[in-house]
Amino acid sequence: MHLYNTLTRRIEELFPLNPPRVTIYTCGPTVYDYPHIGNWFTFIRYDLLVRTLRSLNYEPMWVMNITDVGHLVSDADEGEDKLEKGARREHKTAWEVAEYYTDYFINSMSKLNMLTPDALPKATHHIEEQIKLIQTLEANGYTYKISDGIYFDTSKFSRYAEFAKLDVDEQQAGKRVQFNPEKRNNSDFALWKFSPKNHNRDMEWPSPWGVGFPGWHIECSAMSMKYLGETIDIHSGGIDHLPVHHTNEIAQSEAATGKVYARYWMHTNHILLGKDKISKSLGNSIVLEDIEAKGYDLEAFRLLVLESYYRNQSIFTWEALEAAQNRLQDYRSMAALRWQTKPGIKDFPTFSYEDIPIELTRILAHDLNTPAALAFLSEVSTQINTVLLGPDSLDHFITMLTNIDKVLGLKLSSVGDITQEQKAIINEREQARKSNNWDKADELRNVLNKQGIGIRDTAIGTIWFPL
RNA sequence: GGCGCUGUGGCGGAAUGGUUACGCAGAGGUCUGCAAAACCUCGUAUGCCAGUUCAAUUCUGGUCGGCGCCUCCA
Repeated sequence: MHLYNTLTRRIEELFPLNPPRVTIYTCGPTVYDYPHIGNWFTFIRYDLLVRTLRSLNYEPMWVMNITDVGHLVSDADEGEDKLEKGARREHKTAWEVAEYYTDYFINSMSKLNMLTPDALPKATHHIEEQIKLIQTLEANGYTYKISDGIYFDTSKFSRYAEFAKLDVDEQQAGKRVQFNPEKRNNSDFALWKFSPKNHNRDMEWPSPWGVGFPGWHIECSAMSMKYLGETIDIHSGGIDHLPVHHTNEIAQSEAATGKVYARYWMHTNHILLGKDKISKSLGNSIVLEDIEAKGYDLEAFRLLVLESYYRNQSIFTWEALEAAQNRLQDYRSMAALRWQTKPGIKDFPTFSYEDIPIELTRILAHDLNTPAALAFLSEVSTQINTVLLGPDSLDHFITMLTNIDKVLGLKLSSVGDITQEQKAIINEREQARKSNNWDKADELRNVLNKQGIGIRDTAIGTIWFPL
């Protein structure tokens, strides 16, 4: 497996610490609102990473956190976090908001046919671990206290700017950022925030420094270490995390343990809507329900994600989703051949069915080149559509579909048979055609089309396919 | 102001120092009762200007444009 490693800025071969195990941490959702399609792009891509590693006979151990506390709206926002803000918006408590959107997220993952991570730890369930980690940092001399919380002194971690190639001094020239004057360095970040004096938060805990809540960054370090160890193989997330969140994670983790935090860093690039980024403030979010409401399948959405390469910025258009839906139908038509083998058809001539998922995985092993994998699958589909399927190949064909599904998650092996009644209609239509009763044949064809079944008349008989 | 990415046909989107994948849409064809589907063929696609090279879309420099991050963000 070769992956682009943000640490070295090049594609490297993956050498896990303890093969065949590969430990993977993904920065997951903040559960304060519905995730938009851009969020899902990222998560589907890591789902594909895990699937690819499994197909390569690795044993990935995948942890994705649920941020349900501490993610600040902004540093200048007097300590309000997204969960508390969501609670105000919905007239609920922060706890209720977190629970609702956590359930929604997990449910949606399943609807998208994503693998379930080995752990989905919540920040609020790991307050103790976070406090301990801050205490270690305190003992190591990396922290200081100001009026609103405990902060990490980034000037004490000399490699701070290396990961993201930041020029910390130049960033001070930026006009948009309002820095807290109490902080020693502008890049310093909160480890523990005190509850505001004038009102009670829904979520707050006692700590050695006073009642409050953890800063956002510390949760990922604490939970990654708890579930995967002090040094993990792959840490992953959206590209926006590179300069701040991941930079801070490295600083606080390595300052605490003295060990390398993560050996490979992966970052997915963003998807744009036309020329705009997706953002709640622009009001252009698209959620899964919008896609379903327009009649598209979530498998088509998954296919759309796979049609672009994860390190490039890509563009979402409804036209592109339409194209993906059509492409999905092509794959499903191929899959439907399993129910209609035709005697006398010779074996698939170019390569064996067993080799196809292997080749697919081989392509993906080069830095998850999903577009190239789909190009290959489309060529395969074309060849199978030309030759069709003989009875002797059926077992191999089904195994192929199952293994393609394991790596791409497109549910091709779930394409079901048509009913006996529908088969009877097809037979009836063939009889009508033989007796030149074209009106009846066309009428029966319409009946099938209305039931979502397309008809293809070939030299060796009628082939149906899902519309 | 700093850091970084990027510019491929009508749309999406890969790859590559030497016929520009793949999907969608479009045109023509084969097949068909018709249609559809399937399959085949096609479109003079690599922002612009230089440089290196036998050869650049690919490497280098410049230029113009787009985008992201440095605020919350996948």
